[in-house]
Amino acid sequence: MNPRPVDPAPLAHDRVYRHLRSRIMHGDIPPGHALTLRGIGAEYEVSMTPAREAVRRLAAEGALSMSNSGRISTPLLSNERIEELAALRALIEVELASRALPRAHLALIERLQNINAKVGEAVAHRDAVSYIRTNLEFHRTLYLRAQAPAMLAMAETVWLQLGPTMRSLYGRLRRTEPPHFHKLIIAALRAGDEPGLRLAVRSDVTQGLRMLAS
Amino acid sequence: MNPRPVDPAPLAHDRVYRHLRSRIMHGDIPPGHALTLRGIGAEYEVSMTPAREAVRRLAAEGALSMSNSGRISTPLLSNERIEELAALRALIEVELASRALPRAHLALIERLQNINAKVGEAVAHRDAVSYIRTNLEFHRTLYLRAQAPAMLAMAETVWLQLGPTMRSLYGRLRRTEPPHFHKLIIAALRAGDEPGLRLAVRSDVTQGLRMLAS
DNA sequence: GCGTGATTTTTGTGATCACATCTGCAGAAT
DNA sequence: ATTCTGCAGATGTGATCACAAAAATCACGC
Repeated sequence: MNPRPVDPAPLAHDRVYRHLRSRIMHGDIPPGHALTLRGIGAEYEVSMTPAREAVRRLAAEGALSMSNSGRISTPLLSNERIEELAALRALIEVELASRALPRAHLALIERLQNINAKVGEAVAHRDAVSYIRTNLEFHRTLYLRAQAPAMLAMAETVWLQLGPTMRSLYGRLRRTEPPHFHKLIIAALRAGDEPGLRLAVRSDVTQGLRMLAS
Repeated sequence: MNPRPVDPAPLAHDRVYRHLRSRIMHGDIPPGHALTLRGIGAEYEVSMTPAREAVRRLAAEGALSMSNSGRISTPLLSNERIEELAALRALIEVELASRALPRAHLALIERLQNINAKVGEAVAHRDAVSYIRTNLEFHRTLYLRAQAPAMLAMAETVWLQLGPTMRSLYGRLRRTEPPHFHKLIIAALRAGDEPGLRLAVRSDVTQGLRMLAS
């Protein structure tokens, strides 16, 4: 029995996929930005084949869109599409939070508060990418307790589709204080208040929509 | 202006993807069934490349699962995973039905009744694949009226993941009468009864779960 | 200056190949 | 009878190439 059985040989297409996925989800790439297979291949020092597989996978998840002729770009979302995705976030994430509530102990709540402090720092520094990253980390940390991997995957797919657009939206953000609804979420978790938790999550998730109306 | 401007050159990988997707969604392939790239390529008379892209795309949607070594098979779902997917169906499809309700006119309701008659025939003939196909057609026809493509795509992704398993579940079906809840859905649409519609859709979508308890 | 058409470049698609590794099975050792 | 070993076939991965279509560029004429 080898303690390090073998390097599982990190696959090239998976490495490209994961890195691109992270960049897109966190708003590193603006909406409508064009990509090419050869460009991706050059950036990651691989041939077109793994680049194609990574792109195909991301396109299937809605993280990238392909034109009729196969050209690759991050999606430009219409307001209707954004409203739909926000509604999906509300539906799925409220359910995830509700399922996590009975398993949310003190250690988890403290972790959430620590993460929320980092969210506050990102807001103070006007750092959109850090804000998106820590904000999603806050939500994911809570939802992991729901023990519902299929639902969490669905929620992450929605985050992925909103990634490039979120950066544009949060770029206009003028606030300097950390998100109010996160405090409500933490308070509801402490109190074991399920209706309050559902309302707080729904409000937090859909608040970004109001920036669209402007 | 050419009435048939040009054959959009049907791409091989897309043709393979669509056909496989349809087969999986409708339960044509049993759970745990193994596939190979060369086998798919031979079946569709293409090389491994388009077969790989189609498989990669289906795997990203959860329609296929890949082992650590890259082997391809339809997923074997645990009971917990099935419960999650059924809960997702309930969440998303109740919302879709609710959004479709104000736009559901008489012509749509008649179409639904016609489709439901076909569902009844499939049940009478004990034809699991036809049953799944017409049942999904019933739901999709209703949800198309919601004008919410992102939500519908999510719902279809869940159907896809449940496809192989649904066949096994419905294979044990002993009923001979058409689904009761479909009639409730149609009645609620006629009456403009939103709470009734939501309950009927939720019941229809989660009824299959009870077969798991057995 | 400004279209406008030809040409050049870029880009995705699909086929083919070499390669490493995994799987399955037969045969041998215990 | 069971488990281990080794081998042969099968399988996914990634690189490379040819090709067609799309996009960008350029040159020419008005």
